Amino acid sequence: MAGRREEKREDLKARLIEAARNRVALDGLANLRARDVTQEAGCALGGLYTAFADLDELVIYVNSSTLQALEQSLEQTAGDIHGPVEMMRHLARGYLAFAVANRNLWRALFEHQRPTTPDWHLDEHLFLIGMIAAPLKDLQPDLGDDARFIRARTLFGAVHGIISISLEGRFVGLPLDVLEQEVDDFVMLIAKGAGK
Amino acid sequence: MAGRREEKREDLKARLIEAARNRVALDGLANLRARDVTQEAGCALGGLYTAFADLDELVIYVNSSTLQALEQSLEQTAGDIHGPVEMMRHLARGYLAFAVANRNLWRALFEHQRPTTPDWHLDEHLFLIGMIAAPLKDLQPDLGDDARFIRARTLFGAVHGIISISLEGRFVGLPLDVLEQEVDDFVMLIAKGAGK
DNA sequence: TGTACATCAGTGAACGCGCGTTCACTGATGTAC
DNA sequence: TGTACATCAGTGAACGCGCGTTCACTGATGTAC
Repeated sequence: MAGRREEKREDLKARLIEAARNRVALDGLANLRARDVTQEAGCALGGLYTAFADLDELVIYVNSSTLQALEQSLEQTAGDIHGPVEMMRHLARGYLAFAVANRNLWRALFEHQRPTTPDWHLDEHLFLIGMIAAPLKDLQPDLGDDARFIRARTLFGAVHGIISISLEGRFVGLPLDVLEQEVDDFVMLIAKGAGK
Repeated sequence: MAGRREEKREDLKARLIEAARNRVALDGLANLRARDVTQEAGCALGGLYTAFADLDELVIYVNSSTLQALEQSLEQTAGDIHGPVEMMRHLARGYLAFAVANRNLWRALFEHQRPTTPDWHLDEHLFLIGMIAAPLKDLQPDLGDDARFIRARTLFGAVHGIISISLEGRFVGLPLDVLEQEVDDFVMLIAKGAGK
């Protein structure tokens, strides 16, 4: 039974990530405390620093798991979507639904900006852009690969901006169904315009 | 000479706001320290608390001045713009230019979210929406007032999102001229689509 | 205008505390024979 | 399989410090006569 140590180590890491994820989901990233996390994970305060370099590194793993959950959520329901315009709508709706259902975790993705984000985590963001670039290929076949990815990023920024300005409570908050309608109209406008 | 005291008080307030604005512009809101502000304003540490309730209140005044600067900047150059589509482009370009030129102050507008923001400051945000709603009236005359303001807010969110995702360095950063082009294309797409 | 007293804005040393991180210790896991 | 020793993950009390806020004091401004 080689690796009893490693086994425990991985278990501790997993428990810490899970506990941190829980804390962030409930209280928000700004209220995340090392003491709360370790208590919820069932280890001593110092244990956190045997598993991770510091609290920031732990948060990166939380955000990583959030991105994976988002990706899974978007892909899971994409099966019976036909056509690029419908796919665009699906992605925008799915993104909004995910943000609403996991508000604090979603906020943490954008709230946590350290100079030391490792490349592997930066790369994890790219799947979103890729998912948008795919239907864009049908809508604007004349666009080169680079330009299409830039455009996909622009579109993501636009939808994200619409959603976040509402969910962050800037200006007057919109009721959710109005927000959904706005996002929907917006995507249709884009898709129609882009497809022309 | 009634009000020598009040005069000095207003002077101190102004110096504190100016100093805080300076510090935020140079170092960012997250690095704003009461000690730095009072030193730069030329008063004692405690002086801050005779002029403002706390540091948060001071930041609200900094953000207020930033919004005013943005408003002035957008209106100043709006004189010789003709037509709603051109006005939309003008606003989007102006917003991008302002964000680039005053990055830390612009970030502070969105970074500083306290539960205690007073109404007068929340209202200050509305001018932006109003400036967008005006040309929208020409592009979509069938829209009611409420719907038009909601739409204006959606458009602001979209443009803001495109800009912030680049300036915050999420994903790979775009060169400024590419970003400008993306914003421009985007607004034209919207304006064309909306006008139809 | 001048003098005596009252007020209160401004001072800055001290407070307080939240919280991330460390480190001397210990007990479980691994290794040698 | 069992014993003796070595290692190192995990412990948690203690550290340290950054920094917002307070408060007893003082000197400038205001008021009364």
